[in-house]
Amino acid sequence: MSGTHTEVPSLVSAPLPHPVPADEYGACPVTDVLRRIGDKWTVLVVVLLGRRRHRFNELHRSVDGISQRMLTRTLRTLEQDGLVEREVHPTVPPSVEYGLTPLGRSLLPPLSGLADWAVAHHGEITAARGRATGEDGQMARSRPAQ
Amino acid sequence: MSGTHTEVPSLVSAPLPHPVPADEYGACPVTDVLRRIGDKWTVLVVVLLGRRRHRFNELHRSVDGISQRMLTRTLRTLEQDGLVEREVHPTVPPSVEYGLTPLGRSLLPPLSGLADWAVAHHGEITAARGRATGEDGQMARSRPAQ
DNA sequence: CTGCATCCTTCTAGATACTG
DNA sequence: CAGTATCTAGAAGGATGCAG
Repeated sequence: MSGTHTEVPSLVSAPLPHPVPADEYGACPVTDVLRRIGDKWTVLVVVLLGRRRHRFNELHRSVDGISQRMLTRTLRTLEQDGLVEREVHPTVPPSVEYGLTPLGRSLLPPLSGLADWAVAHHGEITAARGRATGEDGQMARSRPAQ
Repeated sequence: MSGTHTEVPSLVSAPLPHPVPADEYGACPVTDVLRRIGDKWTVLVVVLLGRRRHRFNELHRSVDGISQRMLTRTLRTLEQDGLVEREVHPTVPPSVEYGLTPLGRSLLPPLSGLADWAVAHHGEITAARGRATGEDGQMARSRPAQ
């Protein structure tokens, strides 16, 4: 949608209104959303559901490493936020399908933009991290790690 | 630590390679980055530094609500990740300026995209949240919260 | 199959006090 | 001014067992 980013639309270039009034969790939309998708599994689940609808155990197998508890919690939160919809099939062995709502789907593009950046620059971050954490004479600057 | 994994460009549209191999924190670049900026203050600090360079206490006052400890930790992490640079002026009352590195500045556009989405759709999220948390007859569906 | 309840461990963030 | 050190409360995450 944007070719060259000569002008950044919101929060970065012009948004910040005041000296940031004591930011409560729900107060700042950006912080609120970032903290949601900043957890361990949300993005992964959203991305999977963005490709197609999934059953519960299907997600459980696809992510592999997530516990039932966390998968349930993640889906509950996403459902409560209106990003994911739940469809129950009253079959004999219960079957539940999850999918993204239109709102959830609308998150995909901007999320993709950030994911793109992460993939593109993760090497630089890792390099910088190793430079700071490992050896390097800069440790003498009094930065004994934390 | 070069990516022997077939690193894909855009996680959302075509990326997901395998059934997601047990995702360790540092393993997935996207998860790694998201967890960094998903904390309480990082985005706020990055955005402020994106507008201009700031001194420590200047940031402390601008954010207002952040403790010295958390501001220091946030800046340390950002510095270690190569997103923020620290400049010390050896004056009599010590003065330290913080600013974004080129890498940090490159994060602004994609971050802005997500911030844009958050601002635009926060109302819907809040509405859905209230619908699920509050009253609503749907509670009869056996969703007594947790 | 789906998912809730309980217990437990680790990580995050805040308050407070102290230093160069 | 610009931090560091300590301590603690709470949230996030995981393991396991039981139920519709």
